[in-house]
Amino acid sequence: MLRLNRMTDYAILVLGVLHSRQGSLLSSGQIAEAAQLTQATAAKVIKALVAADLVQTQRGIRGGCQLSRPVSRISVAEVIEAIEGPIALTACVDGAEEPCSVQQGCFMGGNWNRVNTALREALLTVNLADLFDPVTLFPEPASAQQTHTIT
Amino acid sequence: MLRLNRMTDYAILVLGVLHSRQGSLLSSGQIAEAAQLTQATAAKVIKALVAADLVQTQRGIRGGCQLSRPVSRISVAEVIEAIEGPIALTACVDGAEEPCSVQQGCFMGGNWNRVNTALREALLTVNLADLFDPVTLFPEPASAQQTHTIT
DNA sequence: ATAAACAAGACCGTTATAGTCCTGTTTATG
DNA sequence: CATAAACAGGACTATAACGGTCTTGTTTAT
Repeated sequence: MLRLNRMTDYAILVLGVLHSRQGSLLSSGQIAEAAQLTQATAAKVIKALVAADLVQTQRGIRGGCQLSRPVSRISVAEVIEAIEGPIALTACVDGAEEPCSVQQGCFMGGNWNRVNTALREALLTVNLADLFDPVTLFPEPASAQQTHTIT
Repeated sequence: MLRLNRMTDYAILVLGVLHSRQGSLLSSGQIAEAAQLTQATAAKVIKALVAADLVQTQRGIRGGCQLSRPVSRISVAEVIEAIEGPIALTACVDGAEEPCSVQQGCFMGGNWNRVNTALREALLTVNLADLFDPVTLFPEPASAQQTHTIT
């Protein structure tokens, strides 16, 4: 179904949390709570985001994460690639590790590349600020009390 | 990695074969041979293409398949949807079976839909005629003899 | 010295995919 | 009318990918 991994979904959530509490260092536990994930899962996602330099961390007690850049400068494509690796619709696309087995004389003639880059560019033009709905963005819990009545 | 299913890849191959031998009814066995698939796998792919009305079949001895329309009027999106079902990047996209669990007050505010339709439209504009390379399209084997020297 | 936090990777259960097989049904042809 | 070649439509299984957890280590403020 050409669907994103659930992990990528989580990554967007995590970035949304970080965006909504900009300025403060948030621990993976705090992020997990806000995003309704376990700490372990949140940490895994954050790891990938750090590796892709979308998030910066500070170690040690009092450590935590913050966005490397404002969400208006983070594209959906970057998030996808951070979690799932390069966007490559087929195996015979530029940058693919294993080359297409019918390379020579393939009747595609590398046209997949065109489709692929078109897709990638479409995703590059959408940034997270476009994606987040400012109205319902995280409700900034007055206390840490949130109504977790979702079953 | 946001990759197509292998089956979708096969479907493109099969359609390429049918295109290169336009006018004749090809059995699934013939198609399989040309596309270097097993007959069973080719038949499975063809089944889905028939269901999506991209391919028409005739039953009985002397039966076979042919394209329902010229490849210039078949989009990549149609092929993907024929094999993988509707294009839906996330679970909370229009037409998704199971609605997003945080529906009310989700900070996405349904913006995924915009991304999704943009993507879908990009894929709708690419038709198979664009994708196939006319030069190296299937080499029309003079006899059924083909050089299968690919390891 | 300690505890809170990130870092990095190993590990396993679940799910989805790919591929095969089996049992029909249709239909030219001898 | 019997037969064989073809499609129709599932059921089934092995493999691979994914999601999620756990463990062990490193950093650093107090």
